[in-house]
Amino acid sequence: MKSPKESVSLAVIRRLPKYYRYLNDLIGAGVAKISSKELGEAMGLTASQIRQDLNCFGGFGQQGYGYNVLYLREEIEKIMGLRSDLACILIGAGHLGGALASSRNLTGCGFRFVGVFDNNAALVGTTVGNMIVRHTDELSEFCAKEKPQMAVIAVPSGAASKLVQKLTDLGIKGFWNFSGHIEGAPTSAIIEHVHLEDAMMTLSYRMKENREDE
Amino acid sequence: MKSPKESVSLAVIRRLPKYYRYLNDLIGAGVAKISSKELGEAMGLTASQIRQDLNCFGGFGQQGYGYNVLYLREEIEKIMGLRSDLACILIGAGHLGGALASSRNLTGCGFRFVGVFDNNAALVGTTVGNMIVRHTDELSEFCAKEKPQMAVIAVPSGAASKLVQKLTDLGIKGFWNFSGHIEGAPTSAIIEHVHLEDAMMTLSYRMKENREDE
DNA sequence: TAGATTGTTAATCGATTAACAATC
DNA sequence: TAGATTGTTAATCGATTAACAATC
Repeated sequence: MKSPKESVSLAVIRRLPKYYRYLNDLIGAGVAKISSKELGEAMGLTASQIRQDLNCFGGFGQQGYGYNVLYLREEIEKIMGLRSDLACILIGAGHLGGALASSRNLTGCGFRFVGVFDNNAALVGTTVGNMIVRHTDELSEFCAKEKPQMAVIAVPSGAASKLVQKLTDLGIKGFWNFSGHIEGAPTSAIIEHVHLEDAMMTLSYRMKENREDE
Repeated sequence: MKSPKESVSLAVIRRLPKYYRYLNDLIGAGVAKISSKELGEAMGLTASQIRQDLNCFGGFGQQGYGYNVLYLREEIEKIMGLRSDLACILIGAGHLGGALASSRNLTGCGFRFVGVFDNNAALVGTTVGNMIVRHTDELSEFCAKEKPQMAVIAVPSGAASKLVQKLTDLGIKGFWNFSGHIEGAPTSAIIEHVHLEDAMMTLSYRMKENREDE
């Protein structure tokens, strides 16, 4: 096994979760080994790309045999840090925040929710995903004590930029942001943006294109 | 203005919503014109890329002047079909479905919700985003009458593949899928996948990488 | 007209694919 | 050993960036 590459491109990183999900399916189906060729056919990728991708992190296969599914999944799990169990807080207990806090699919993604906050007094005290909603005024105290490392931002878009600044000051390093553009984010902040509207606009485009093709 | 390109790469398409959002911000700020250089600096892209992207669809600028913000937004709106107002149904009235149905940010993305469906009798009859939840048994009848063209899939992952097959048969062409991998999707189906877990795993990786850099 | 900035062609860069020697 | 399939290097392809003539 060779040492991992200096810097791995984002294109490769974003394929790792897909490999991981696929390997989980294979394990569920009782498959013990798979070749890059088979995996490629199943996932719609070339065998070559799969081997290139994996070899960014090390040699996980065996010549003449292929890849051990269980072992490969475990390695990808380690690479992505899915066992980290980082403490994460959720800001915004609205519909979307509630959906994220209640989602079972997010367990095993490297974090666990330790608190929910909202600045709407009407929501404070209600239950969201097994947690009692706290007022955002309690954030400083809570972070000093619990030291969460990640935050999910699910607030109306106007409030997001200031919030990320504040949370960075409170020691939070990673953000999963559903609230649009973040203005003047600290360079140390690691932000994963999800723009739901963008996906829908893209779909709108593709449907329009499709109509015109006919 | 030249005629649009034969086929535009997905990389370009996925930047269109970002341009659109940025132009909206500019309009909000009362900006009337902008050069590719200024826009690039603000968005973190090169001026060259912006000009290349826009010229896939036509020449919207003016030499020596730049781009008229209002006009450019309008053109991008047309390109993406954001005024289409396609009838869309939502399948799955759980937390996530509810959040999507209630979201105000999705108006102006080229569609409007016309119905919500769930196979859980306990949810049928409840209100989600101003709509009364119907039972999935009513889908055939509803689609025959209302002829929706799009569906949002927000059901537990096991149920998604069959559902897409069924909805395609009922005339639905575009899918916004939150329910993981779709097995054996009809080739005619246009599917926009959103894997929330993937984003979180990517964040997990980036945070791990960051810790190791120190 | 002179200056600015586009539209577009050419050059560069990075990512994907192909090829093949290494080896289980 | 022979067959299979990896790890890795080389070739190709596509996307981004640079350059510049066209033109407002």
